[in-house]
Amino acid sequence: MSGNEKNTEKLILDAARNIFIEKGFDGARMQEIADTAGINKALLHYYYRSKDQLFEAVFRESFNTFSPRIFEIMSSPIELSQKIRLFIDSYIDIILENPHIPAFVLHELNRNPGRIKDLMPFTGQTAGGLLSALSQEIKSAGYVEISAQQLMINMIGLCIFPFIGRPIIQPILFGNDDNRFDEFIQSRKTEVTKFILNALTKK
Amino acid sequence: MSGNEKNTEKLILDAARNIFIEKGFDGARMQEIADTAGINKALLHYYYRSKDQLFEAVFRESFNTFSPRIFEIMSSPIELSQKIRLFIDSYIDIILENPHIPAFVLHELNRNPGRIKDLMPFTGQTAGGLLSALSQEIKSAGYVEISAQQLMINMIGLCIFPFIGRPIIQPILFGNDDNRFDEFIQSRKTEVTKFILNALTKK
DNA sequence: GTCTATATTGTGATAGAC
DNA sequence: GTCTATCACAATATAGAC
Repeated sequence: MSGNEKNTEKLILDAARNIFIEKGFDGARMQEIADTAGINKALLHYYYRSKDQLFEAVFRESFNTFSPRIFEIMSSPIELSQKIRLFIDSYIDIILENPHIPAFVLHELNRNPGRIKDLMPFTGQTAGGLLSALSQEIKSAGYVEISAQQLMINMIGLCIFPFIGRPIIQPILFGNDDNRFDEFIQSRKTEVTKFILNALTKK
Repeated sequence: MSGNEKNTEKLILDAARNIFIEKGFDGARMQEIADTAGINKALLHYYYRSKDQLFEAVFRESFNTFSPRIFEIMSSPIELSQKIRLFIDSYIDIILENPHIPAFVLHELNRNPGRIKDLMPFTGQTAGGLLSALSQEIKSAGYVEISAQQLMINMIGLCIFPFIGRPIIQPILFGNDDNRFDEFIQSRKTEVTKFILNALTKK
C-alpha cells in the first residue's frame, strides 16, 4: 500500500468507466483502458485480476446510479401527482448527468440477462411493495384505470428513450443540429410530465 | 454460380443475423456464424469479403425492418386518432416478430453514430414533410398542444422500451415468470393506445 | 506498486487443393 | 463453390526485474 494506491485505483476506474460505457464489454480493450488511465496493462491486472472483474466494478456502479434513486422517490410519502412530477424531473436530471449509462446497462443486460440476478437482492424485494402501494395511490387519486406496472414502464420509457435513441432521433428529426436536439431534451421534463398527468386524468 | 449458391447465401445470412443480433458486432465471431450456418469460415469470406461487409448486410436489413413501415403508416390519409391506433398496433406487432432488433440497432448506432448517415437518404427527406403534416393534424383534431416530434418520440418509446428493457423489467416487475411478462406485453397495445389518446385529449 | 517482456490463446482473413 | 491448413496479428494475462 504505497501513497499512490487510492489515486491509481481511481484513475483505473475512471478510465474503465469511460471505455466500457462507450464501447461495451466486447468492444473495450484493456490496452485502451490502460492508455486512458496513463498506466500499463500489467498494472490493470494488479488491481483487477481480469477484464471481467474490472467490468463488474464498472457495471455495478453504473447500475446503482439509477435504481436506488427511483425507489427512493417512488416510496416517498407525497401526493401522487407531485410524486410523478418529482420522478420525471429527477430521473431526467440523472440521465442528463450520465447520458450514456442507460444504453450501456441495457445493452449489457441484453447480452447477458442472467447478470441481473446478482443485482436483485435489493431491487427485487422492494419492488413488490412499491407497486401495490402505487396501485392504491392511483385509485385514491381518482385517476384512470391503469396498472402500476404499466405506469412505471411508461414513465421510465418516456424519460429514457430519447437518450438511447439519440443517434437515430437527432439526425431524422433535427438534422445535424445539436442545439435543436438539446432544446428538445430541455423541454422534455415539462412535456413528459404534462403528457403523463393528462393521460392519467379522467375526462 | 452452382445450384447451391442462393441456398448457401441464405444460410449464411440467417446465421449471421442470429449471431450479430444476439451478440452485436464486437461480440460476434465469424467461427460461430460459420458453425451456425453449417459451413466453414473460408466460405463466409467467399460470399462476404469481411466481417464488416457481412455485418453491413445484416444491419441494413434490420434497420429496414422498422423504418419503412413507420413512414408508410404515418403518411396514410386517415384520421389522426385512427392513425395512432394503427401505428401502435402495427409497431408492436413488428417488434413482437423481431423482439431483439430494436436493442441491436440502437446499440450499434450508439457504438457508431456516424453509421446512420448511410441509411438516411430515404429516411431524412421524408421525415420533414411527415412532421409538419402531423403537426397540422394535431391542431385540426383539437388535441392538446404538443409538437409532432414529442408525440412521435412518445409513441415509439412507449412501444419499444418494454422490449429493450425486458432483462431488467421482467425480473423486477414480474419475477422469473415469462407468462406474466407476456401478458403484460399482450395488454400493451390497448394500454398504450388508451394512454396516448387520453394524453392528447383536452380536459 | 509499477514497469518491460513474453506466454498463450483467439480471431479475421487468405492460399491452394479438390 | 467448398474444403483444410495456415498466416498474421490482436488481446488477455502472467513472470520477473526494479
